[in-house]
Amino acid sequence: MPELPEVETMRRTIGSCVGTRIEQVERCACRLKPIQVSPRIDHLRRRLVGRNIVATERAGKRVVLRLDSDEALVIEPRMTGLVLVAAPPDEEHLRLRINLKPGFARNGRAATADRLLYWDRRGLGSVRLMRADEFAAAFGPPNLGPDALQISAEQLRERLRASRRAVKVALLDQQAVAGIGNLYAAEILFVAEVDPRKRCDRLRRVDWQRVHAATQKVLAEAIRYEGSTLADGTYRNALNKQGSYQNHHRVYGRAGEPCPRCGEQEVRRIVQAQRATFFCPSCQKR
DNA sequence: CATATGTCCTGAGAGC
DNA sequence: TGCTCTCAGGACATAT
Repeated sequence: MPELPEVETMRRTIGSCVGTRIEQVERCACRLKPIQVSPRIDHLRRRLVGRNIVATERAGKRVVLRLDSDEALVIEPRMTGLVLVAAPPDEEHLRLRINLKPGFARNGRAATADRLLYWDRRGLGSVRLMRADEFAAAFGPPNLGPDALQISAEQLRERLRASRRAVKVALLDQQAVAGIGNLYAAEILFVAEVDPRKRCDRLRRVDWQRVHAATQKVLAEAIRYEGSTLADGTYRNALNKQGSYQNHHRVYGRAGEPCPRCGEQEVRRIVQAQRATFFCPSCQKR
């Protein structure tokens, strides 16, 4: 489930690995089907060991570690992946261990992390080491749209206004706008008071402005609460600490409960493109 | 070209 | 209790 707020929180909480040197790279032996790692582990190790981590970034829903070799280690958690600098929730789902030598970052700050772990229960995620050209091709236009926190209202409208898809489905399109997933799409449209079933080409300019404003508001809130840890308890930040935005969800996972705005209608759950959508039929009429 | 559907994977929870 | 079935939704492959 990690979407923009969760991945951004992961990125921020691995700050203590910036300025460290990679000492050792190990694929963890576990009974589970191996996750995708590229290049293969021996090549990965050769290109990683001895490199310094110089910065952390986020590319949509991926955590990016910049190295002094000008390569980037790209970690994509998909549904259940975690990037950790602390002890993992359990050992059996640990997929990759990178041991670090602590040091100092360029800004003189202490780099205290002695490990960077990739943990993934379902194993849909991946870890990839990419050269600069590979990175640019994979995450530049047209493969990845502008980040949801950077995009302007007019840009968002331009990129989606001609689409015939339902606006909820279109907001999940990472080529259109990067970072929004199923949970936050529902929250955003509730705040914007826009019907998730409405086709993009039927929305007016003012509706796009509302969707854009709601996007900024919801994502900023969610980052402030360090993301959403749902009932299964999977999501944690890099220090293995739960998020708390789940306590502030307006509609996601709240089918049958009274709408937090009108208090009259119940929150409804429908399915769009094989994914659950939650909304209030009387508040979201735009 | 745009849009829709199927697939990957594991574990939790429902229902019998 | 223990089995089978369904569901969760990231990104990408394939189909329409």
